[in-house]
Amino acid sequence: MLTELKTKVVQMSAQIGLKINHLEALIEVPKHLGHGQLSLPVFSLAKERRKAPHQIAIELAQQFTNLNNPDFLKIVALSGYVNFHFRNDLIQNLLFSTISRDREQLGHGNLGQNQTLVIDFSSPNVAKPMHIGHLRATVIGQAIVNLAKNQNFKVIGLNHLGDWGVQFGNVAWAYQNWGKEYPFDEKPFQSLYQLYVRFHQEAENNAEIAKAGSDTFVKLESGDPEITSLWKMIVSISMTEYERIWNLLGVRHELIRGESFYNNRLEEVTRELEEKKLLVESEGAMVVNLDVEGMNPCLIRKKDGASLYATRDLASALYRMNELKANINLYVVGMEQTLHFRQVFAVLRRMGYEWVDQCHHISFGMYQFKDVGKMSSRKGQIVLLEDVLGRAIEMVEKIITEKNPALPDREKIAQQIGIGAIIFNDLINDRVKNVEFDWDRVLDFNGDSGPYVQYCHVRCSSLLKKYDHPVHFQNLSTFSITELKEVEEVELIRRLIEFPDVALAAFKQFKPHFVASYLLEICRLFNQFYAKYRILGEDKNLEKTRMALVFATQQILERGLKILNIPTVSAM
RNA sequence: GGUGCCGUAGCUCAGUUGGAUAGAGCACUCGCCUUCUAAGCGAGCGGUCGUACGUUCGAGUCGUACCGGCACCA
Repeated sequence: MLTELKTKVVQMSAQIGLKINHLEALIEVPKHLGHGQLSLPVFSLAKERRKAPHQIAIELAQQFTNLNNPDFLKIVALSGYVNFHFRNDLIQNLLFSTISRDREQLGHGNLGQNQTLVIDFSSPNVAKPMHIGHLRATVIGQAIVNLAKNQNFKVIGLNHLGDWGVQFGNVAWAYQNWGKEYPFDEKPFQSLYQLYVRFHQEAENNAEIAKAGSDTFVKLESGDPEITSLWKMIVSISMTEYERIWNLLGVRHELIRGESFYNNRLEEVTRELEEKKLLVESEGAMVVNLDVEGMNPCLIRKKDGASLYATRDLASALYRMNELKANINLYVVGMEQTLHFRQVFAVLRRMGYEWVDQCHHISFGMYQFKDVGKMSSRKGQIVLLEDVLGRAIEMVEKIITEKNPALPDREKIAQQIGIGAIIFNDLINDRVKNVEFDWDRVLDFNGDSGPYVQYCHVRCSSLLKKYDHPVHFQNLSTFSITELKEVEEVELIRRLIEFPDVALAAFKQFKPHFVASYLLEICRLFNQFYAKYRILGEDKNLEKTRMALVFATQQILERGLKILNIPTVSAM
């Protein structure tokens, strides 16, 4: 919607013969409402015109004003800017007519038309429980999926399940030897994880056990039927567990392509590297030299012939680009893997694949703990994702008991709010930063939080429910009768029209927190408006128009929460 | 040792291609529920944007060096 406004300014600039490169990019939204809806800094003209910016702004403002464009209240110069004050009713009608027009498509863009985006996210390692660290890969990934769909991409969410490697030999061996001691019938996944932890404990002081695990993995690699069926069982038990948590978080993948999927493709990748004369021997291993790129060599095959992580990711990139026909290929994986992806991408470039520019590592910072220190899944010292979700939901139930004991559907609502709080808490900050994990903060639902946004949405819905005349997309424009003039209203409207631009920017930079902090601001503005003015029961025309604004706010909050994958709540 | 990321209020963080007076939340002090849901609203308190130089009409934002934290590689 901002685009429409900018276009008007660009057109007028043409009328007065103003020529500036990338004019549209230069036009900005001022921080203070008092400076209008749009403004044009003129500093860049100062040199060629040999005049003070202030003087230039005054002259331009006069020229713009002389056009007598009825869309503007005034166009004024202020400290080197030309500030464009649009008429309030114009902005207001732009908002309402856009919402009526776009309806469920509100905020959509068309960047991804006829394009496929493949995204690898939330890919846990089998036999290990998901911990708080997986939360990031999961919720950031799903938010980017939603942002991409919002841009009309065909999205393929990929589960690059960690279902191959020595650890399977370990767990399989542990199962064969100690499996009977654990309650696999009642608690299959917990039992599996306990085996995993026990194996590492015992192997630490017993080289024979470690050796037995590796040997079992060799059997698996050579297709031993007994071990293979054990492996299948381990994977299946784990997937059942993960799916439960993904369901809680509202996450789903389109495809599962675990590490094992690429086993029979590794040979081919290695051959291709050989043919392109990229493979070099180094201390018995085969590597691709990356001196030119300023990195250590990328290991393709170890001394013992075992393939590596990098080889698998080369195969997987080829699969995603060639077979899944990806136009954009994303990896939502922690920051600690940055070097690995830089190496893989560098090798792909060496192989001559220019599409490597369409591959991006969407990295994110890690959780840090004050007291626990570093998590270790081998030792069983972890903050389980499930505990975090569980404690959040519990906390919400407690709050409901205090504040709204009569609330119907409390269990369902407690879950929606608790989950929403956890997701929002993760998405609110720039993903590149580390996050300090603090129970008090995670479970604080006041102020900037998921529940704050959900609550605001509930307020809107509740008003709409109480109102005598149902507001719909179809009749929205007929509700906008009077001009909303209060500062709170004008400011809210001005921010609401930015929604499509925010969603677009968030997609382009793969940064969901743009949307999250935008929603907070919308809520803050709405709550200010709500606290200061009576909405229902004002004179009929004003009431009607304000209800249209309530509807607009509700719709944008709904769309925004949907992008973040946070449930909307019916009451709270 | 090398590379990458981060450093903004007491704490946690926004600050989108460099722009006008650097913004929120938490914590603390004080006000507002017989009136559309107080998980809310208002007021106060709180800053040499890690340090120094540089580029620019203009730097929290860009560059270089250094300091501190985290991570990865050997």
